[in-house]
Amino acid sequence: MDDTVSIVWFRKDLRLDDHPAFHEALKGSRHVIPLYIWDPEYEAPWSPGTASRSWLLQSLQSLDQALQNRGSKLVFRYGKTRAVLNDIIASTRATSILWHRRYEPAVAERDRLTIDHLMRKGVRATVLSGSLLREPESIRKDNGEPYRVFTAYWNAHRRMMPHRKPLPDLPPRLPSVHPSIHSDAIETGPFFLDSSKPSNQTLGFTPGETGALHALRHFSTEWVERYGSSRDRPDWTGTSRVSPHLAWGEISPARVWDTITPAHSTPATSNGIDTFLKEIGWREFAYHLLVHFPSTPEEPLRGEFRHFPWQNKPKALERWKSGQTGFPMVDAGMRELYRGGWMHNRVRMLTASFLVKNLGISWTEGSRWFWDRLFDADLANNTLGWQWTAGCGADAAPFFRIFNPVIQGQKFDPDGTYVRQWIPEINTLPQRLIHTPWMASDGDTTYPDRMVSLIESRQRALNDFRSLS
DNA sequence: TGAAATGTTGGGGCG
DNA sequence: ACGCCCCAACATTTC
Repeated sequence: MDDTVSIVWFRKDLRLDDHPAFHEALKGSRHVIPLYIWDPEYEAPWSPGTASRSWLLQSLQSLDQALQNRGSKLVFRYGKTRAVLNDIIASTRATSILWHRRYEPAVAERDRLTIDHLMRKGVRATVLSGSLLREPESIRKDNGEPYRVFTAYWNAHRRMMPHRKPLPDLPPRLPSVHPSIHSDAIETGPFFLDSSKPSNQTLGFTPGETGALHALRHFSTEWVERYGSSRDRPDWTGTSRVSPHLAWGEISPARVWDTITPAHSTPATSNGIDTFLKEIGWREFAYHLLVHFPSTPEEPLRGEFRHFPWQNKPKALERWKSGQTGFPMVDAGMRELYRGGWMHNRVRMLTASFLVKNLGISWTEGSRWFWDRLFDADLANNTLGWQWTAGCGADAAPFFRIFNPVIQGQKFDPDGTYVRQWIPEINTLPQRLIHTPWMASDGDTTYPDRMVSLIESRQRALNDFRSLS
């Protein structure tokens, strides 16, 4: 160990467990500066939305506390990334900076420029993989092309050598950060948010690494074995709810994998395990697609959708966003999202289908709204999900696959527990009418009537689709 | 990770 | 007891 000063640049890896960059920094330096830079422009055009900023503020406070418990601290700065780095390097005489690779096209490009800049200053930049099981480029079809079909991709992924094991937690004592190194207050200006921000308490999320490990532990002991069917029930807590933690890197996919697999290896229970691991696979696949098709956050992957006749209907869009469509399953989901910063996956599919197919509004409007309201906003996953729904992406649902929110409600929220939770206006309706409140005789409710006819809007969607080819 | 339309089958009511 | 019809239940096709 020499006198080297290293900076560990935290981004979407707000944890101390399985943190390759921090481990690497500890190997060769006496001083390690944990740094976070708040610079929304570096993330543009996908700067953190309302929910993301709220989560991030709390996650950074949690990370700072964890570092302080080990004798270090988080140096938090806001400003232009390059200016902040220049300043920190000048004041600490750091000669090395380490971080984990990002895959969002614009961020990846800025990272390349940052590396060049650092090199010219004589600072060594080390970029490691820490947020995925495998690098997106490491999986290819025999002809060298990227995969476009999930099952084929996942089979190839699982045939390969085992992916890397998670690294152990960092040591209990970390190098201290000299008090003269300036840090801005985390809870100041940049994070100002109005009262309409979602609350992590609504659904019981705890931002930060401790909350992440707790959520995963609970899921792996209580739910994962029945995940195959429990994942379809928005009225239960049968899903892992680790998505915000994964999105912010409060837990790594390698740690998730390791926690879920070894303890439950008996054939009788493997169904739920495999189904859950496949969801981790979808996340890997999403990054595979984002890296190889970098324009997909804005443009459909399938070119014939470029001129699809999406409709511009601001008022209808507003009703969808605010959960006032008149269809309980859609509205429950949209209200859960707005207030709780999260939505059950089955309900994501059905609300998305409703926007794109029944309302005929572009999937990009939906992806922008989800981006703003989701604690787990993740460009790769969000893009894949919306293009999947719209039928314009890789391995997408065919356009004629249209969810019926009434049938979905009757199947997956049979008691109406979920819709009652989010829509108090229909709380007193009898069971058999809970997903069809318009069939109730007394109009004694403020709940809106259906904004479209399911039959007619479905027919129009199919017609629009036919005109494509 | 869809739903509607259409086709098929078989049990039971009834003349 | 038989044939006919109805229709629920399930299967297949279509969008």
